[in-house]
Amino acid sequence: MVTLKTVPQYRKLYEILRKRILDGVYKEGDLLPSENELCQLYGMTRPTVRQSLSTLSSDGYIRKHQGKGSIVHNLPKEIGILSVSGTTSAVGDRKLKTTIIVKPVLMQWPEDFMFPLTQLEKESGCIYMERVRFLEDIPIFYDITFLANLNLPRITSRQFKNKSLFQILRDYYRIEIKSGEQRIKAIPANTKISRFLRLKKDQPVLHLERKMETNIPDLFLYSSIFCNTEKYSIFGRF
Amino acid sequence: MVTLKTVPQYRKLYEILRKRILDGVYKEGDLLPSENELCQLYGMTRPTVRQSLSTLSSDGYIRKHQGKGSIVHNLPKEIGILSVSGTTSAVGDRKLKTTIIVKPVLMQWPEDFMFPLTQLEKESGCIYMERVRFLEDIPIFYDITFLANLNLPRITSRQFKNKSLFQILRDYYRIEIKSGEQRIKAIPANTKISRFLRLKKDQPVLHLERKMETNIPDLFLYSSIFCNTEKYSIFGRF
DNA sequence: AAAATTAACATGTATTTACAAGTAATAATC
DNA sequence: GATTATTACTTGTAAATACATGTTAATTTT
Repeated sequence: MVTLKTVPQYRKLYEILRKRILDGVYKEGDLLPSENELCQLYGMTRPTVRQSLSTLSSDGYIRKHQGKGSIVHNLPKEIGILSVSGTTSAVGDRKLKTTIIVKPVLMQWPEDFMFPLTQLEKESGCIYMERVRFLEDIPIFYDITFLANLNLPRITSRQFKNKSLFQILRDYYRIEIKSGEQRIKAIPANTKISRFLRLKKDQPVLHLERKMETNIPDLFLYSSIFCNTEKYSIFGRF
Repeated sequence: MVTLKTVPQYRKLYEILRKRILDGVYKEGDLLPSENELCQLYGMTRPTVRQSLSTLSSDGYIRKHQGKGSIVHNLPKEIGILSVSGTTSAVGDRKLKTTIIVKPVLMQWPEDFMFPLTQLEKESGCIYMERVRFLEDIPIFYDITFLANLNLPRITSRQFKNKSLFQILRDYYRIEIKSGEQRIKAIPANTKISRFLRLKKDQPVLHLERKMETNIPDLFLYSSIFCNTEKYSIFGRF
């Protein structure tokens, strides 16, 4: 059952180059080895190398200039808390500490859910949890997460404290987030939100409603996130 | 000097399919013709067709499923006001009416500008303008735009009323927005913002600080956008 | 010495070919 | 009739090749 999928070559090169950029081996402004050099170095052909570079480019790590080369851009690192950065890495849990407010529980989907649900999702119920995430001891995110209860044994008894939700889904259930969509609003903090994010009531907070698609058909991860953007802001690319 | 660049084939197919999706020829949930069928239909090879589909996919118009096909997703349409949708279409100016608050003027860059500036940009000064954009007679966006004054003759005397800024840049100066980055925050409306967006003071508004890259080296378009998200929200994909 | 040309090298676009792997409908078997 | 195997079709990955086009630096010419 464990499929042990082989990682494609272009993905490997993507990961290698991405790591080098994040580690500072290639610094901002540096020119990456040319496509032909990468071909030689890693024993691939140009189309394969180009696929890696194309993904790095759309994820914002490099810029390509015809006739010149690929230049390291390296923006997502510090603020990529919510940028999800394409299909690759999950939400950055670098220095992010997590506190569980409501441990995962099985329940019915709320009425008037923020996204339309399929019949299958409605029937299977949902797993619900609430967390607050801190960056340098400041509460930044108040997350409410919904997940259809589709073949996820024992998920309500897992330890979510250290490992991130994304990590648990990946490690125990082989679920990967592939892409997603979100709506963004500015709203005044209500009593509950202000308590968790340590803000005054009616202080503006960012509200994100997200739907994430996984590699499992019909399995979506929904979350409603309230962000304290007083000190940090959300970063994105387009 | 006018280069009259040939549009690549994969771009043509992208535009054709995108239009069909937006026009409802291919409806949500429909299966697109298979890659091989598209090859035959448009006289291209599979890699070329795949390049079109890959862009459509990352722009959120379709979903690809191995063994199955490409399924129309079609989300960006109604809310794509700020989603810019890849490198293709600019900010949707469909039903969006624009009012000029400050006509384009030449001035010095503000101190403590929201993004770091190059020496070249600083020296050349900036073109500044303010606009308010309405959706169904509700003010939604209060835009402050900055643009380096690099070889843009007579831009301060152009009519920005009907044509969008993006359109003018494209039509008269052949400048295309290629990509960008943004920071998002929730802030309380100050007096000025509340007046333009017809909100109460201290009402939460979305604040976006954007830097957009163009096809002209060293030419960036900056904007600070305040959004009224009481009725509409900002939509995005990742 | 300055300007124009050229050559080398970078990425961009496109074709052709091949096989791997997932999906779904059909055919064969029990 | 229900299950299993086959088959045909889908997208995914990858190679080898060719030419177009933008960039830069060296070379040649003026």
